[in-house]
Formats: sequence, structure tokens, C-alpha cells
Amino acid sequence: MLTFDRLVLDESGPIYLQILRYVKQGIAAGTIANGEELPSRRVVSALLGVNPNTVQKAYRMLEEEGLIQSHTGAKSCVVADEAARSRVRTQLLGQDARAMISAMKQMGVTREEALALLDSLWKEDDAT
Amino acid sequence: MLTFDRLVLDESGPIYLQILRYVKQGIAAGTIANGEELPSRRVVSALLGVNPNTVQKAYRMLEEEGLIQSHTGAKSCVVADEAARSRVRTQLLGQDARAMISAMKQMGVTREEALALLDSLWKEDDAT
DNA sequence: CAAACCGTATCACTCATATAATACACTTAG
DNA sequence: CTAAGTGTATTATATGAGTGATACGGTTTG
Repeated sequence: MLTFDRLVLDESGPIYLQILRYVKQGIAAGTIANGEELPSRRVVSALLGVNPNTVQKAYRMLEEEGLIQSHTGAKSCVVADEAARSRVRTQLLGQDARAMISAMKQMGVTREEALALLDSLWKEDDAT
Repeated sequence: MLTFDRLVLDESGPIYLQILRYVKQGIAAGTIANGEELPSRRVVSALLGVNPNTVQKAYRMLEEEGLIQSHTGAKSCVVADEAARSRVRTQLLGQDARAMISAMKQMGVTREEALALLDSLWKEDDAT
């Protein structure tokens, strides 16, 4: 079952969005199997040290996107086939990359420079 | 003088951070000359349709970073030599890229895939 | 000099985020 | 069956972000 072990909250934005993104990344990565159960709202809130309502907000948005299913009394579970996985993956990758490209172009960075920087930082991150 | 023409506000975060980032990107790109005057808080607030206090918050942070100077009664102006430019540029590029790399690795993206994606989206953005 | 503009500061208000404390109906495990 | 756990809902409170209005003193310009 999903553990939320690798989710470290920061001050970059609303907590419910960080939870939402974490689950989406797991789905995109294939780390979370189709039909897999999610830990309950209360368990996650205790793990992260946040309010149950905050977790509920993230779970609700996941359900509205059709990525999880919830039934009163029972645990929620993931419903994400290969098509959904691919869709989420493309969505997340596109969001991040486009924002970075826009910022880089505004700073006068060339395509070659951008590729070199990405390659360099990628390897640097590997070494850590 | 800096016009704030290319700054389009979105819902990605606080307005004062978007203004802060816009000016920083201008400094990093060399679009803004050293000693150049900034439009007043009131002018910018009217241009963007936001409150003067919001602009003031961004200007204040710029001053705290030593990138602009303000004197009561007179217009603020940029004080950013080549060293400061380089520092800001590295700071912005590193922030964006590292965040994207972290997200990509968590989604199981390979380095080659990341480079191909960046190259592809860069060209796609050129065409727009 | 005087009017216009500027940086700065303050107060009150709205809204989103997050917390806190419950409550209720349903499912599941002992 | 019973108790524990679960999804869901409600109300109240606190905080930060952003707005709106206003004020004061200093600088610039005609």
C-alpha cells in the first residue's frame, strides 16, 4: 500500500496540492498499482502532521479527476489504467517543462544552453 | 525604462512573487540596464490592475536582495552589476531546473527522455 | 515657490488555506 | 454481533495574501 514516506512538505504552496501531486506522480511512475488501496484520510493526516480535512481535499480532487474511487465506510482505491497513467504523466511533465522553458527564454537562454544545463544538473543530482 | 509589458499575471501563486520574478528575469537577461529607473509603485499597480501595496511588497524584497535602491520621494532604480546579474541568473535557472528534475526522476523519467522532451517542447514553443 | 509625483506607512476588509472538534452512516475485522 | 476503522459532513477559528482607502513627508518639475 502507498505509504507517503517520500512526501516531504515544503512552503512552495498549499499542502493539499502537494499531496495531490505526490499521488499523481506515483500514478505516473507506475509505483501505485491499479486497484491499490490508499491509506485512510486519518492515517495520512497523522503521518504528515496535517489536518484530516486537508487530506480529504486532496483525495476529493483525485476522485473528481477519476483517479481514485471512494465508498463510504471502505478504503479508497486507485483506478488508473494505462491510458490514465499516460495522461497524468504527460500532464505533469508538460506543466513543469513549459514553465521552465518560458522562464529560460525570457532570460535569453538558448536551446543548446538549456539542454547542457539540464544534462549537467541531472548528473549532479545523480551524484547526490 | 522597464515597462512590465510582458508580465502576464496568472493563478500560479502570489502576485508579488510574480512581479519579483519578472524583474529578476529582466536583470538576469540583461534587459534592464544598471542604474535604470523603475516605474513607480502606483504606475505599475495601475498597469497590472493590482494594489500598490502588492507592488510595494515585491519592490521591498528586491531592495532587501540589494537589486534595487529606493529613496523617499525619488524613483527607485536598479543596481545590479555583472556579478549580481550572474548570481540572479544562476539562482533562477537552478531553482526551476532542479524542481523539474526532482519531479521527473520521481516519475521514472530517464535522462535521455528528459533531454528529448525539453528539446521537443522548446521547438514546439518556438513555433507558437 | 507650488503642484505633481514619489516612497512609505497604516487600518480595515475579503478570501483561501489550514486547523480543530465533532458527528453520522457505512464497512470490515475480531 | 460488536467494535474499530472509514468516508463524509458541518461549524468555528486562525493566519496570510491581497485589496481598498488614506495619510505623511520628501523629491522633482514647471
